[in-house]
Amino acid sequence: MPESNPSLQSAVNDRLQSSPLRLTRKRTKILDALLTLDRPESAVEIRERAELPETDLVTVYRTMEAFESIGILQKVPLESGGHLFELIYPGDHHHHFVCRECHKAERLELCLFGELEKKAKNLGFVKVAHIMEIYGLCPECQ
Amino acid sequence: MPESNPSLQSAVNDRLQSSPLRLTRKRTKILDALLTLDRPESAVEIRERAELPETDLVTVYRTMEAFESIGILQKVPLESGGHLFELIYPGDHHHHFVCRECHKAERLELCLFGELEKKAKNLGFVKVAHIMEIYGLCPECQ
DNA sequence: ATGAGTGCAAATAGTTTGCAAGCTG
DNA sequence: CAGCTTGCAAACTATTTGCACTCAT
Repeated sequence: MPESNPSLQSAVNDRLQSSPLRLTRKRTKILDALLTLDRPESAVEIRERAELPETDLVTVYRTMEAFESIGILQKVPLESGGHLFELIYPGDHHHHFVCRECHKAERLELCLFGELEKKAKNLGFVKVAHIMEIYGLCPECQ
Repeated sequence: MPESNPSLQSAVNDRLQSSPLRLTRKRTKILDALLTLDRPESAVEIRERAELPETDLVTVYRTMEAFESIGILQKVPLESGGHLFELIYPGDHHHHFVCRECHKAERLELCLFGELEKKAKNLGFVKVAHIMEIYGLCPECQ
């Protein structure tokens, strides 16, 4: 069980404080679970980590949406069409090498957003977003 | 209606010939439709283009899968979780700026596969694949 | 108390699977 | 004529929506 990162925790808490979001008991538990993750995880896994087996998944999804809306969480797309979720420093974002089996993820310290966004704007695109993920089988899952 | 690209057509045909896939009437129509596309499109749109409104979507999906298996077609993931499809030169692949409204897509002449694959393999990952797409609203859809 | 958060049920979108029947090389 | 291809129906996964109820601030 990984340690939670104190500075991520405080950054995220600060952002939550200054947001209109309400910190309910369930959200607190979900947040705690997210803080202990060392990799992006699915809504189902996050609910388990939060020890909220009775809680409807819709609540987890809505919490993910809420956290994402204030920039403290990002979605990681999977090949299958599903998603994983992870906390981020407010406004930050990054990409991964993700094991398609166990979801082990290594962070990719490389993002072309600046470059891509510029190119996109040259083409007249607005509201630009992007995804980039690398999938494979990690050593343990081979 | 865009012209089909003759050299893409012949490259794709060659690959089909040397494959175990059967070229049925439906597949031929689907292939023709794909050749006229100037952007990736959805399974539903492709069925329409192929003038096969009666054909079950499952057939379109299976054809996409078959074409992808011989490296002449690639899937483009959407933010929504759905996919678009497009023909590619055998074994090739590329990324896009995709309008999330109308699916207009500009090709992105930039792929980090070499670099990313090397990094992934250094991490012990195998069977590496990756996605990279840029989404936005194109000038017409704003 | 007021509006945000939650649960339940149901719907949705996109895609996949199983199996019997039809066609192609 | 073997086996790939197709259709139909059904299942499926991940996620979303509507609405009434509950709770946090």
